[in-house]
Amino acid sequence: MGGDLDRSMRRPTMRHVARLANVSLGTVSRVINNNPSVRRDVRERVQKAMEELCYLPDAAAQSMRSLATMSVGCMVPDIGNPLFATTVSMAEQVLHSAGYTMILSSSQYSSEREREILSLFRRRRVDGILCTIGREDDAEVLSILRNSGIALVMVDRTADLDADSVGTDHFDSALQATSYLLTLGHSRIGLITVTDQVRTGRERLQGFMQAHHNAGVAFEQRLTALRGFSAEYGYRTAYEWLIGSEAPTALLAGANQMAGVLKAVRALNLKVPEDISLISFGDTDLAELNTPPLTVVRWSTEGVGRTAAVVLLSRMRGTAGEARLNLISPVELIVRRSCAQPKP
Amino acid sequence: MGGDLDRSMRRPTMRHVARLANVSLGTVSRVINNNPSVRRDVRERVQKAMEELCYLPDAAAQSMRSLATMSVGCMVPDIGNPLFATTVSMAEQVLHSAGYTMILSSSQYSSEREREILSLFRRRRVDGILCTIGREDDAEVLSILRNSGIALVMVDRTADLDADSVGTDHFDSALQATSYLLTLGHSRIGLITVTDQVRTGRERLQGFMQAHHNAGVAFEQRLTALRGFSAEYGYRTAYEWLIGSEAPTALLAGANQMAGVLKAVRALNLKVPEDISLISFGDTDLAELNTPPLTVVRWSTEGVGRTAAVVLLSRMRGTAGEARLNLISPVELIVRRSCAQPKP
DNA sequence: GTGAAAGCGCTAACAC
DNA sequence: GTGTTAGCGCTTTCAC
Repeated sequence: MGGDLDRSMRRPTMRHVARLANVSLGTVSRVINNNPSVRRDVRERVQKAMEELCYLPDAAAQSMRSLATMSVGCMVPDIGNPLFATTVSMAEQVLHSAGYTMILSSSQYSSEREREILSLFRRRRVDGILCTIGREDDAEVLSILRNSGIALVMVDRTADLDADSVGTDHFDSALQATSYLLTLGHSRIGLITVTDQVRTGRERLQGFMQAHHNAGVAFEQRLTALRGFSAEYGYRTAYEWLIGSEAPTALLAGANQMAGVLKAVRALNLKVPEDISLISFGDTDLAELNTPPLTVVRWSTEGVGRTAAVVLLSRMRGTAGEARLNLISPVELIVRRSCAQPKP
Repeated sequence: MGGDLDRSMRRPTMRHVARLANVSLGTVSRVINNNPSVRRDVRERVQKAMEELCYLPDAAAQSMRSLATMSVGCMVPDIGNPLFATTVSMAEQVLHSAGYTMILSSSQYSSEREREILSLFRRRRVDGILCTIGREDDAEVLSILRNSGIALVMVDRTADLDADSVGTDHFDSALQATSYLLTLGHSRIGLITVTDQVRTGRERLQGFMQAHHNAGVAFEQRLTALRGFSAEYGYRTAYEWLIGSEAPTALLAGANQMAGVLKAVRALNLKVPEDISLISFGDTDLAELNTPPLTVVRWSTEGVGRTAAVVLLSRMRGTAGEARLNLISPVELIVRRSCAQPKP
């Protein structure tokens, strides 16, 4: 049995299974696809043959006929970043449970790589795409996304295209954090976050401005830094501000940048919260275990990943309805001990 | 041009390109595959047609004939864990540059999911597999790995199979850290790390024991905890030990578990390093920015990922030679301020 | 240097 | 219920 198989150095195919079980190709196919119109004894014979040969259907051949690859592409700027990693992780779990395979690629914040990755997704004929792009105004990337004809869910981004999106309420996040600091009496607050070419940065800036407006405090343009996503950027910015005159008395920063901010604060031997108040966007072990524990704005990155996957699934299955979904997770200010009134 | 394309609601195929460029299928194929035996003007005509139609070759159809999918499967216990995330991230970059696509799946430390994922990889006919398994003695998983016939690189694991492996010198890691504590005068040192069903845990335990042996100090079995990978486990274990009698005066823990250990230390209001000395396996922002900064054993997770990908590439290309590679990254003890002599 | 044709492993439409 | 057959989009002989 399976004699010619050994010689051909190839994996077993439906043909081998059919021969061994003494049925036709069609019947094997029906068994594979759980078509009910197969007699029970025949089905069992086929299944036995499949096991005996360790047969597994070839995904490429299947998708070639069925026009569905059961795969989704996932593109993020950097999978090494814990925020993206947890989101992707949850999305992958949900998709995997639904039978989908995830193809993952990091763009490293490069527009060229984004285009490359998206064309790869097209070549692979993925059934859906989950993506967080580096810049929301990247015409070329948006155009590819628009014309791909593939189900698409934007994660934590909004752009000028007809796609679902799942994200976080960064506006409220900055609004709450800033208002809290303003209430404490701060009037020189610095904001360090990602570029305003993505929603995350833009909304944080808007929330920041709105809070100032609400409190009737003029915000200082020079104390907004929206040009970098790295800890290094957080360090440089905080350091410069803090050694300058008219230094801020409080700092808001993304979780990533906050690691750098903390280093700068240490380097300058400043005390938190006596000399400087700190709030992080995004909760981390670092924030929770810092001395003192950092006040943060928290949301569920897991929830975002899970929701994004669920939305994509319903879109791929065509059960999502006409209207685009635009889901925003709420955020919560967790007051710990990194904020105090500014020194008089 | 491409008139019938619009109507057929399908992506353009080689056939459309051939028709538009007035050549045969074979010629289009040769252009796609950079076969030099195509006249320059013809090649250019074909390329123009491809652009005009936004043609991209179908990966499934290609791999069906060529028997190479240009994809690699990557299986890790948890992509949400920063240690795995950075490794995977680097590997993905290297593989992507070489033209390979990465299929990613987290097993969540479940043997069943591992089997499922591996069979998925087989169905997808991946050209190579990069994996970190949950237990090195999992007969079923090992058997699948052995019989897959797919190029395989084990990451930070060794098992009874004929595969390349890339990892870290966890033995030396524990040896150095433990010896350092012993030298400071500690004699009740606790070790909290992953299970000894994987190399990481086993080698750390061995290094721990070896250091005790070298110093002529008896190590205490009860102060070794190798049953959990979570911060929660670190917390529970540390808490119990520290409130008990004959509490350890120093603790070694994996980066993951260390977050929990720190919480336990805080909860009990213990001072580091006066009341308890701490060393983490693996450097993190948390360790570096802790008060006081933690002494750690450091290695390059990026390096491991990069190397694993490079080894896999050479294996897939058949340029790796007969002998199995077994690459071990060195580690380095970074002394900061979390260790002191035990109280008399 | 280029075209024609066979077939990779599978599904689905159609016979019986 | 089951078998037969025609492709899915591509690569690769083999002619010319």
